[in-house]
Amino acid sequence: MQHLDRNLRHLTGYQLRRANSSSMPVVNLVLAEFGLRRATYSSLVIIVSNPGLNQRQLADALAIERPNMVQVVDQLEACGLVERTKSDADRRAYALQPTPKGRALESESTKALEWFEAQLTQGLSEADLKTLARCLTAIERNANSLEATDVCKISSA
Amino acid sequence: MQHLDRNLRHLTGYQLRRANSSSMPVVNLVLAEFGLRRATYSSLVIIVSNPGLNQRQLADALAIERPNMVQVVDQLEACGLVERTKSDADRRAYALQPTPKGRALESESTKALEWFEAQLTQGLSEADLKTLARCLTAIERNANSLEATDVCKISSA
DNA sequence: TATTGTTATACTCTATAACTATA
DNA sequence: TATAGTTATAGAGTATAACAATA
Repeated sequence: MQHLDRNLRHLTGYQLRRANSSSMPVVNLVLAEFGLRRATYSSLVIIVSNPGLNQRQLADALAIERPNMVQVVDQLEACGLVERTKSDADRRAYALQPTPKGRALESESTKALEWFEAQLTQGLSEADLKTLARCLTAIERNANSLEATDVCKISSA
Repeated sequence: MQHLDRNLRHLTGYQLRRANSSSMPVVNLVLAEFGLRRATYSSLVIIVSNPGLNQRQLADALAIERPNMVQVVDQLEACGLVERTKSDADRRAYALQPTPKGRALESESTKALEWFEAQLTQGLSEADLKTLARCLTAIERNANSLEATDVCKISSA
């Protein structure tokens, strides 16, 4: 009775869930050393790479809903990592700017995360990782276009 | 400003989250046609493949906490797909048995899911999918062993 | 009229402590 | 004492509706 889930293991969706659920808590442990979680880390990276963007652009880039992005930016601001500056062009929007502290923490946490990623992908070759990235990107794209075309109707056809 | 997240895209953990978040809701749509969700579907598959196992074995096989498995089996039982029969060997435990209706639904929903998986992995070769499965399995295994060894201490060393 | 940021809210998934009945 | 199933609960993560200020 070693492999009770053998009839599920061939399903890509199941493989994805298992890999994601296993790695997620460990990623959070690494980021917690910097006072970050996944959403705040990825937001910080994007703000550092694209200073001046607004919250909607940030939310869209990360596929996070706008209401949920509010508290993410709140937290980054409370930690002194990011500033909301009023945009001149559009006074409804905030231009998000990283602070020096935010830039420094982004650099440090990225180093730690890249070290961790090397552990996570131990035993896999560069070619494997390239294929993995291509597969995951394709799956994401396929899923998004399937969602748009109403799967219920398709699969019952 | 097309690729705001280009500095995140090389991270396997980020790729995993994006692929998983995109495919998850579509998988749920497919399963919802059969009155199932991911947890109930995967549980049903395992019960059909391993009739007579108990709830702890089922929970361990799917990496679901025992308290959360209770309502999953409750739902399967309420739908008439699975029966809790008292085990003779150990009267604390339930032996989980699929009903004929449960076996039939497992077969139908698996067919639909495999059709959907083919759409999800469109554009990928058999070799790609083999590599993908190997990578995701390795990541799951690496993450589980990292979790056991306390990452905080490792990464700050 | 449409959009940005926001509040409130709700639903799912996940995680832990503590109970009961058996072993 | 240890384990199977259960209850209650709490925390993430995620989703939608509706509002004020601005376009």
